[in-house]
Amino acid sequence: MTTGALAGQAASSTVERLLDAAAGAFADRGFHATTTRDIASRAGLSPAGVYVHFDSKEAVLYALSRRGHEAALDLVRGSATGPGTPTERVARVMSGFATWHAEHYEVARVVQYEFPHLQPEHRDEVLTLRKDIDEAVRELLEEGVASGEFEVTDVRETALALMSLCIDVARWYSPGVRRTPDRIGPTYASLGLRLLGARA
Amino acid sequence: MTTGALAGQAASSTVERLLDAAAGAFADRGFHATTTRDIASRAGLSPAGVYVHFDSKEAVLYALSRRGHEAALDLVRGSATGPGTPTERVARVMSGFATWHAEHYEVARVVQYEFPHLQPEHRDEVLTLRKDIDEAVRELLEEGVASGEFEVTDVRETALALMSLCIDVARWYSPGVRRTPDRIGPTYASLGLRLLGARA
DNA sequence: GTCTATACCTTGATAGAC
DNA sequence: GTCTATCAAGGTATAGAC
Repeated sequence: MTTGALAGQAASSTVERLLDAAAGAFADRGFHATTTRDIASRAGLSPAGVYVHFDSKEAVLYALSRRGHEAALDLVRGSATGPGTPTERVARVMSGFATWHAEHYEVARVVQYEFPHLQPEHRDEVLTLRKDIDEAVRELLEEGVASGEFEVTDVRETALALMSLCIDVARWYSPGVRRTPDRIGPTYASLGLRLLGARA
Repeated sequence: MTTGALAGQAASSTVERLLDAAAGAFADRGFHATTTRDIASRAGLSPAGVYVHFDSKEAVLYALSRRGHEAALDLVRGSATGPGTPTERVARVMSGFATWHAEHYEVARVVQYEFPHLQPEHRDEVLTLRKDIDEAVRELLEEGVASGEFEVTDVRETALALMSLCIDVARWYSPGVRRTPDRIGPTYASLGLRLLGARA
């Protein structure tokens, strides 16, 4: 299911199993507390088996983080530039992005919290994806301000606030918590519209 | 200055220096990536020097996390139950809490992100402080709803959203970033009032 | 492509002198 | 209370057989 979160590849090649295993382990205990033995055993391999497919533990993190960011960018961009009024699109962005952080909370945690542990060059690569996400949101807000649907004093601050709401879902969500992914969508769409001074 | 963030003790006893050192190291690289040697050398001690004052690396994390949570609780409770209308008090809570996450972003990161790495008993202890913070905010929102100042459909969800906005500051803030702590306060007060449908 | 075995290093923590 | 020296455990990564 993590696989689905990332791209929708043919499931359970060994690489896919390793990435799923790493997502679970990194989300559970963090990058540095996770051992290559953890990853290997979760994927049903011996400790050495990891190194056939990845050069290092950090290479696993990079692959996972990159895919996660790409999935997030696709999701946000798709909703932000799709059909409908800016109001409708913001609602879709907030609903989809918040829900994604819950449904795929393992990958989402890796994306949000393990980012600082990437090697500098890998961090730079991923950073451009992050900037693309922010930009997609800012552009959508500009549209809504131009059309008169949104009442926003500072687009940059407001875009960050919208993202903060969704991103923080990855911190508090886990299966078994009171809130469910399908209720999170409408809630966060509504919160977003409030921040924009828009009528639902 | 981290010291000031925590309680306002007489500065630079060895324990204080160790906690400051640990805050910097944990915030920079995370609990597990930080070595006891890192902490010791930042505090100007030999590797063994740490163990005169703390039983283990986790004990350092616990002391730091506990103090940080206590400072956060004092801040929120003080603003939430102080003088003024619910609207004024929410503005003060948001301004103060968001600013705290920037000004003391090292301790704040430890509070928000290293919490899962506490031992179970220590996690439970700290969890009660977290619940107290949430409850203080929820009670304030109930007051504002009762007085007719806030227009909120779900107090629980809205309280979480307010906290999410402030907490996420610790993720993106660092010195040198565009936004400054003194501008963050008014911005987040205003965002909070919007979420509550209140007039500034 | 996977395994077993292992090299090499860093880590958390302790012992014992001062 | 701080140091130097050190240990035991566990970490990443590799070698070489199958």
